[in-house]
Amino acid sequence: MRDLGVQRRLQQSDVRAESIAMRLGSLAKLSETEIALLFRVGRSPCEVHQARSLIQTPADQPTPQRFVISGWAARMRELRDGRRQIYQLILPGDALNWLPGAAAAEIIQCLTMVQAVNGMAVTLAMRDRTMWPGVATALEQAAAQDHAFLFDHVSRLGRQSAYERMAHLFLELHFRLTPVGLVHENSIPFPLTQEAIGDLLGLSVVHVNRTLQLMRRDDVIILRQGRLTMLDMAALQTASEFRPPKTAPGFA
Amino acid sequence: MRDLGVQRRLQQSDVRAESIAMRLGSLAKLSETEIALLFRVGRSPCEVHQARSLIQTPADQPTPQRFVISGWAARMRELRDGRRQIYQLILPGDALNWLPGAAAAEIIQCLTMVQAVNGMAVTLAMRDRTMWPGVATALEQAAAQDHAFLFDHVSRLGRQSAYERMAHLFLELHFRLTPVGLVHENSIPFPLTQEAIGDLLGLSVVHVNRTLQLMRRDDVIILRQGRLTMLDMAALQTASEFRPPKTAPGFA
DNA sequence: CGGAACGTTGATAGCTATCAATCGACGTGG
DNA sequence: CCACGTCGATTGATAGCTATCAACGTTCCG
Repeated sequence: MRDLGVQRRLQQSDVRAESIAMRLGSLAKLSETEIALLFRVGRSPCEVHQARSLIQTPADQPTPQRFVISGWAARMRELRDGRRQIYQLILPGDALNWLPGAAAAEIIQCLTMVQAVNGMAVTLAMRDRTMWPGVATALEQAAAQDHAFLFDHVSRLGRQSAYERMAHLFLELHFRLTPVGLVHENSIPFPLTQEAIGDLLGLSVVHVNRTLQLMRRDDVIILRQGRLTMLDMAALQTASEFRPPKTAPGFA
Repeated sequence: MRDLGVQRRLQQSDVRAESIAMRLGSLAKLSETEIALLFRVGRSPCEVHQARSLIQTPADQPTPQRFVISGWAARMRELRDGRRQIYQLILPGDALNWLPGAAAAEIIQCLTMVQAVNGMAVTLAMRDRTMWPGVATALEQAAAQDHAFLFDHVSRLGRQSAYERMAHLFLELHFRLTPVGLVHENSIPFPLTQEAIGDLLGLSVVHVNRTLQLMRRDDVIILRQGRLTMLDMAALQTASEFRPPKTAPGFA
């Protein structure tokens, strides 16, 4: 039955193959040729990582560029005493291993089963601006957006309350999952455990639980069975001051 | 007398001109030609920003690349109710306006008088790897390091106590000021007000004050007259788990 | 059926924020 | 020369948010 589940997923691979094209297409205008390239990449054989497994990046090798086409992963660091902090969520359509200067203590852990494809072709395309202008621009935009989300993350952790942080996170996820087609009626897949939310937002599991119940009681969200529905986007917005990063189409 | 002070600073401009070369030289091996280039840039006419002034970046223009040769600035965001969060400290030798994807709410404020030079020449050099291999590598390394410090910042804010955060910050500053020659006997210039420390570390001014006094009482630091001396680096290290980012010399 | 992972709840402690007031240093204007 | 305002640092009192500890419920799965 487990196998059957996996099989069903693999049958949907055409849908997931669109992730990269959809994500990058939301960041820059892509030509037909470019879209075709991204689809080809998206349909190429994918590596599968089990939930909870670590995605190792051998320190001294050139890290192969990859794109996630399904599943969630997290970049995190761990302190000696076991405290953990997630820096960044990696969602479908996102690149893996983009960041240079990764510190030794940093690891990537899969939060769900993750499927990723080799993105070498895309990386090469980025280098040839003339041939692939849209792809190059989109990848720059993606990097800029990652950076902006990291800034958001900092101010969330530094200056916002638990309730505000959580509202901010939910809106960020809504924003990021939209271009890859995973948002339906303000409802998104939500595979994060409460412990993962805590590691992301710098809170204890217990407090995450209580804050979630506050939001439920306020009729702001519904969270159950791995799905999060935002009932009151305005309230989330007001509480969190989330502002979508402006993608700069005319970026040089 | 104030004027005389400024004059004295300007006379030292040759020293400050070295900032860029020293910083980049610590990140990659530079040829004589490259060092000469960076010195030339460092001695070019500099723009001066007063303490507390904002460095505006007109949103819709290509932002001119600049390098700080003296003074401290901070990249920060502000919430509606006045809460502020500093993302990043900009120190001598650092680039200004590198980050794409800056959100609208983001501002750069000078914490001291800041002198910056136009870095267009350096930016251009980066694009020609063949001609300026060292400069190109160093700039990539610098970007990677900025990124790593941002990660540090996140885990500081998310998972560390006030004491730990502060120890971590001090070691980061020690590390970053070393290549530009501003560290003497574990003592560094320290122009941050306690309020700025709070905005950086996500703490209230009052608590910053009390934590500093704890560190003084522990004979870990001396902080007075704009200068911070670290008496017990081992204690700071143990408390903060700071680990210097590894610069990868063989980075492709 | 037992175990593991996850979620939930209550009680308690503790870290940090907030409010308010004081102090010293500095620069300004009378 | 002195009064005065501002800024930064400091201190005390108090409140409050969040962590920690412990226990229990639920679901899923071997």
